[in-house]
Amino acid sequence: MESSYNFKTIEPKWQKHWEDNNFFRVNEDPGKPKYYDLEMFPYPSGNLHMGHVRNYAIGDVIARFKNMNGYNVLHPMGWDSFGLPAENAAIKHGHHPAQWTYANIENMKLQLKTLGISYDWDRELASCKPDYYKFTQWMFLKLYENGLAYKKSAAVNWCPSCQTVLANEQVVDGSCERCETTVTKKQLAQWFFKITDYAQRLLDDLVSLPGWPEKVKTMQKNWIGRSEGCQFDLTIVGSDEPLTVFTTRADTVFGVTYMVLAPEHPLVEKISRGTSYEAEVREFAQRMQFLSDLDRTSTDAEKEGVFTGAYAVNPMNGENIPIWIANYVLIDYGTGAIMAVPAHDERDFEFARKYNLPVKVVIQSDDSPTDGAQMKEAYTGDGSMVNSLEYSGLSVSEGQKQIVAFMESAGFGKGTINFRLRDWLISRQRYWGAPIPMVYCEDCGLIPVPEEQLPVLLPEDVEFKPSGESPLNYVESFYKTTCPNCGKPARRETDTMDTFVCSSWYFARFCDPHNSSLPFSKEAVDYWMPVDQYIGGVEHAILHLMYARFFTKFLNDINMLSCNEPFTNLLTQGMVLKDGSKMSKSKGNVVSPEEIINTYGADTARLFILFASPPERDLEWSDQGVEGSYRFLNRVWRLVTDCAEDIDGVQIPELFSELEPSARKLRFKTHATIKKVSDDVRDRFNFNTAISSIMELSNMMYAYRDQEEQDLPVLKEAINTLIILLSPFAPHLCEEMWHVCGHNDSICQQSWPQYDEAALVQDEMEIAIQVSGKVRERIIVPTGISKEALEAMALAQPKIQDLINGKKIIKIIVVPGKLVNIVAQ
RNA sequence: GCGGAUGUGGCGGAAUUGGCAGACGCACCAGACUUAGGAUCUGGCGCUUCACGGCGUGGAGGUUCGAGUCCUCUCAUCCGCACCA
Repeated sequence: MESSYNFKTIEPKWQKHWEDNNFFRVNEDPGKPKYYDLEMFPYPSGNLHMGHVRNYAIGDVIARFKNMNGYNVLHPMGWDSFGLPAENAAIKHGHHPAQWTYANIENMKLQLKTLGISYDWDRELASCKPDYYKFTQWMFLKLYENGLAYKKSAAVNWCPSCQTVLANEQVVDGSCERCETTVTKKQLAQWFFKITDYAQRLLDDLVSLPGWPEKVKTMQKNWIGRSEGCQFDLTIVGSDEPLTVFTTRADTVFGVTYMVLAPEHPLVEKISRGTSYEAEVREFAQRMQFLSDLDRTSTDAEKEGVFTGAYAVNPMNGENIPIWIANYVLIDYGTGAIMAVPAHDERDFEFARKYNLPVKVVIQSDDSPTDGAQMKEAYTGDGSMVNSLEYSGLSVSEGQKQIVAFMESAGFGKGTINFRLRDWLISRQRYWGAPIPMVYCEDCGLIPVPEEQLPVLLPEDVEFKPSGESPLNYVESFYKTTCPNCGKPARRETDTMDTFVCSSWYFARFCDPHNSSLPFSKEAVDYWMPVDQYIGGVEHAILHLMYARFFTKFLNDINMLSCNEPFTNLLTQGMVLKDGSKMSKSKGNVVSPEEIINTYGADTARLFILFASPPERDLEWSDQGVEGSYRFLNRVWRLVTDCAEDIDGVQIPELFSELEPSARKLRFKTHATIKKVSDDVRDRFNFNTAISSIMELSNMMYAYRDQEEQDLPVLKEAINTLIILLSPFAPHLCEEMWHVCGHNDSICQQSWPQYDEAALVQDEMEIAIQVSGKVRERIIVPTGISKEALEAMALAQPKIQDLINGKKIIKIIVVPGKLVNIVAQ
């Protein structure tokens, strides 16, 4: 491989040069348009994987491109460094989470630097450092102050083997991700953020995000799950407590044949007490309580329930209806109770058939069944109301309106909107997270830690329990404190925050990362925010992206920043696959970035990953494809080094005079490539096609080099262009070539080239001639040729003559610049 | 079950507005250079046919002078959600 360029010396050389000269350090500059380019900050697991490389390579092309286009580009990097793996490592191997985490950061940072990404390392942050989590705690306090953080008892995921609660995302298929024990439910007092207060805004503002993938917006929309309906009260026979239900089908209220309460519903015990059903009801409710969410709510779990012995009265017609409890009604949606209309709801239908409950048809259309007893499935379509007293004959939507209006005027119901979105459970019984800044005082109750006392430091000298229980519960010096209010001894909250809290505001911190009195200054965030381009995996489509939007709206409400949405444009990159599936240790198909960089260099790794597939699509790793990218870079290297001497000192004129046809062709290609690469990178992020057009340019330059005589200014222009256009993708090699060609300044500081319209003017072009839609001939014509002349030329072609001879020409379509289609019969 | 995406040579992928399908790369084949090549360079490369030609973008229809692109139906794969009343 003697004709290969030496990436092993080139790459570190320029990385050092860029760093020494602070090329990527930025400050607010009102004189330039800003561009905030951000990749999702990684969890410091210890090693970079290909997914990271892809993520950062994409971000870096955008950063370098925008930079060369005159933008003031903020491109920072940091670490999402709190979280379970550090603690698991501590339990298993005895390393302290802090030590483990910082060592990982150190290692990953080194790996990242070998990729040559244009980060402003001055703004590096780590969410596990006190100077950062101080402000995560500050965020908590502000939310608390504004009534958006509260503590309540909730049934949470509990791993009986690890003796701890788990976040929803740590429950994989109903089991603990760590020990694979089936997760159960446990009632615990937990901290929540009231994200539901923002449900409507989170939904509404999705339409103001045209730069987001439709898929992500749809997922968020479904997750928020807004549904319009009404809530109304029913009386319970023999009780004075009302039973409140939520329904979206008020029009079917005359079809109610039974009621269902969630097993956890507070009325269950009261209404069944003293009846012959009491024991059975209690037994059922208890059994449901300990079932995991998965067992409780999956669609293939069979519906089951028991009768409570009590009856409710349908307020619309006075009918008595039996009250059941069943697994398919959830306590935390709506009111935890439903009116069941088996004729017009699939779930109710299934349940009614199982327990032989009556099915009463109240909606009918032309082809819908009329007899409840004969129905095979619920009819959920549109139609008009029947068996509904004076409402009979109304349409579904009109019926809903009138019935809700009646309920409101009669005072037992009202129109309501329900969201599927639940409040965000943020407390974790874990050590390696930001401590929740609250204190429990016997006299004063729950008291927030005053702002000036932040941060509440995580104690370092702790002992990790093999059970996984938080060591904070055993650190007296931590939990023993005094009440900030009255000064008496008090107990500190030992729960820490979900790591998603840390990542909900880091993008704002990057704007002002060294601020020690505030999370960030308003001036700094208002200059940089919102993030112009955010890049990351689609796995964060809901959680992180929704939480970050929530925080941004909250920070806007308390006047900390002026934008309403954090991320203007979102690019969700595809996965990196090997042999058709995601790289994983268990499958043994992992390709390590370190190895690739060692063998081929960072430029090759970057180029391959960008060339193999457009960014949003999954990418199939190919070792041979990597070879190909390496080969291409070497081809460019040889071309440039071979030409360097010839073009040394050659002047590129402002205006080119008449050129030889071959020189003219090359110049055309040079400028066509500028246009193509600029469009592909700026408008579409289609780096694969941008790179392929650069390859075409270099191929043509090779051909041009074979000629005996060359127009050196044209060649030099092509070489310069080639290097600059390639530089966002393969920055080290291009920097080297730039200097080999005699330049002393950095390639990063070059202006992006503009194409010359004049060079793109061609005097002739190829036109396809079709006969009845099939291409039969191609001709070269002058560019400005008239439609008529083009048509005549097409008809005059001997081959065309032969084909249309003896046929009737029905019509001729002439598309200037493209083709002529002669329709003949 | 619901929602979304994707389907193009041996492979990764191009075709941006309905206008020459297969750019670019990989693999493969042939040749050149060479002591040698798993380096480099040149050429070939959808299927089929000796050829003229015919066929071809998951499948079946349709609209159109013209469809990978638009419409209807259908199949397959992947992803997300999954009793939300």
